[in-house]
Amino acid sequence: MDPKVDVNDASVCDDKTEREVSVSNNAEEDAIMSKKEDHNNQNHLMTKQLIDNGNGKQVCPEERSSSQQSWGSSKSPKLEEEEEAKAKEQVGAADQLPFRKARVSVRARSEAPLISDGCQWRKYGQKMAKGNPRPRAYYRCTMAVGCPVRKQVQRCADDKTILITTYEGNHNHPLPPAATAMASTTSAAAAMLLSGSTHSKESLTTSAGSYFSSIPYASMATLSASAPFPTITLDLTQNPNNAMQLHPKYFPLPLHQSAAAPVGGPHLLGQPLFFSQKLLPTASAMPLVHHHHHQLGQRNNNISTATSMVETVSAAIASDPNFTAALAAAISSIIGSGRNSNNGSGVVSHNGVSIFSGSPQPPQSCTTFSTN
DNA sequence: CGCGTTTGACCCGCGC
DNA sequence: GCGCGGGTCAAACGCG
Repeated sequence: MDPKVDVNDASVCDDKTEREVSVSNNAEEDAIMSKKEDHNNQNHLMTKQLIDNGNGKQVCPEERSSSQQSWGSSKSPKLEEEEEAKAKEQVGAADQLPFRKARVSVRARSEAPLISDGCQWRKYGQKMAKGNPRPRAYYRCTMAVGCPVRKQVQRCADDKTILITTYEGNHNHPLPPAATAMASTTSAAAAMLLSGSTHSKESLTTSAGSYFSSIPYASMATLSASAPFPTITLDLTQNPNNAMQLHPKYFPLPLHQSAAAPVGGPHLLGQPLFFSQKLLPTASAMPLVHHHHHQLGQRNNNISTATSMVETVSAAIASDPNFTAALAAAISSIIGSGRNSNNGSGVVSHNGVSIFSGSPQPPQSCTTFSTN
């Protein structure tokens, strides 16, 4: 399999990469999970990796449940019910929420196919995608036993130099600084997407705004209506400079990584925490945005501003059936405004910490990525 | 010996 | 109802 080679090549990380982040929110993961559940039921006996592993592996049974939650969802087999319930507790109510999952895709232009976000990933599959000569690789986060986060790595069919990494799920464990940064970025995208597609825009939106402020590397955001789910794409491939910023080494954001995600916490959402505790206060920079123009700045930390931006987007969405386009435009504007989040002339609001608190549904997609 | 990766098969959803 | 495509699982293999 030649194709796989490409994906595998990813193991080699490229320091310089441009990235594009796209988020898609879909509530249909059920399907995916459903089959999995079936699988588990039938094969649970054989799942040496997940269950049997007591001896050698770190993976635990819970992993299954977790994954279901993030990626999939509500459907649960009888066997997993209990476990699932537990997992739910960990993951949060996200499953039950209208939008249970968000997908974040990061597009990086680099020869090195692998992106290391500071997290550890285990490859669990590879498949040839139709229309793309390059194979798609599937990875699962192994930093934590029950971490449901998964990612897909694939080369752009059109441009092989572009590596597309899609993250799904929330990390249920603390992430490294670098990872945190990315997580916030993707979270922002996810939140935004979610906010746009769901009712509780206010909270999410706000978050989204903040998030974006933390996405310095994003040069462009796009919402793709063509996709099965709404997809927001932040195209970084256009700005070589961004690549540098993206790299952990060059991260402009002073993220502290702390306990971004309380593993044992009640809510276990990594994103909100990262975002609120670190990004907002730290470096965020949210400039003022004109609702009318959909433009957002990234340099100011002001949440209000962020909100404005969000509002702009929301307004656009609400008023325009083609919210996708509007959103894309808004995001692009925002991102395009600036990539540096450091030094924002704006005032930082500590309140940002609870941005998500207000929202009934936490963002589910917490992802991190980085190209090496 | 253990861990991670590889590869084929299986399952499910969606579209025709 | 059938077929296509996508995604995950699971056993085996290879490497450290």
